[in-house]
Amino acid sequence: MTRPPPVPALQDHLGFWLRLVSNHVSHAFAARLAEREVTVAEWVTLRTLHARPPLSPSRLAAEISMTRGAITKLADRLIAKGLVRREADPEDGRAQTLALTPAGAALVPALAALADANDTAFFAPLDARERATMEKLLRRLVDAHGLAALPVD
Amino acid sequence: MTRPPPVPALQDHLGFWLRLVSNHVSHAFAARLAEREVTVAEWVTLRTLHARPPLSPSRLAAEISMTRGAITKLADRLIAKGLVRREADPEDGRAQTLALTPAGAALVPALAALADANDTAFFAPLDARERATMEKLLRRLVDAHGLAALPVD
DNA sequence: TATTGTTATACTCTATAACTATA
DNA sequence: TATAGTTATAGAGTATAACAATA
Repeated sequence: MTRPPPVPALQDHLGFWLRLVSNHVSHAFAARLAEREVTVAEWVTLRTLHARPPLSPSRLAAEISMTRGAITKLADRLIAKGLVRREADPEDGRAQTLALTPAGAALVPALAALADANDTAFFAPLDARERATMEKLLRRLVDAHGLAALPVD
Repeated sequence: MTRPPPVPALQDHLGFWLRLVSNHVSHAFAARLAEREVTVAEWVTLRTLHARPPLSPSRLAAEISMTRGAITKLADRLIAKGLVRREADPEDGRAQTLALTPAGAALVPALAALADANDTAFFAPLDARERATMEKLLRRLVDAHGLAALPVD
């Protein structure tokens, strides 16, 4: 007598737990950002533009792994909020540059504090060594799969 | 002389790495599911309905952490694909029940195999002990924050 | 009155492609 | 002809609220 192989449950996959936890961290962070009327994607954009020379939409799109079309819409929203400005590139008539306004630059440290608070609160159930282990394992996966390493440059 | 405190980078938060990796696993899985014309949310729904008595939309919504409105739309799509059927509950004139059709039930093991393959491939850079560590840490966060523990019942 | 489910609206994010203007 | 950026369209997911039918 053989039994049919059982169908694995959702919980049998590490990806399931990763997604469950990740969605919750991001959602909790989104809720904090919402009080400042900023989305997570907007925060990533603002932080990426912070303390750097003006960036072209194309380069920004590549750095934060979004399409150019998405960047245009996102930039439109941030410009409407007075946090970002868009200017023509004097050297290339096709090109534009994006940069933070003074209001945008002033907002970034406050949003960063929210990110700190969210991260600290969420990962508090893990001790420092466990958090380091998790980061090490996640970074290994990032390296192994060549995931968007994000700027730094 | 004091310097202003540096603004933490995106990469300084564990939540950033979690989100980067989670998005990639889910995206890779979504690409596999797309060949069967199924989304991740649809897979979760199908797996949750598999080998169980018919479920009300409300209960399904609670189990997979979606709103009732979202379940209605999702069920409409699955019904249009012939994978799910919706029937009136004979005991409560307001209630409906959702269940897999034979085609839906037949599809689940194939999709589960895709989930297995995706998980195995993505987490291959970690050895068994490391994968167990990651799951342990993620489950700790799930327990500590009381995240939707999903069905099992 | 409360609950079940559906419907409607709106917004974010994603993806693709058409389009313009420059190069 | 290729590139930069914008615009348009569409789909998925989310959230909220209004609504009809039933309890």
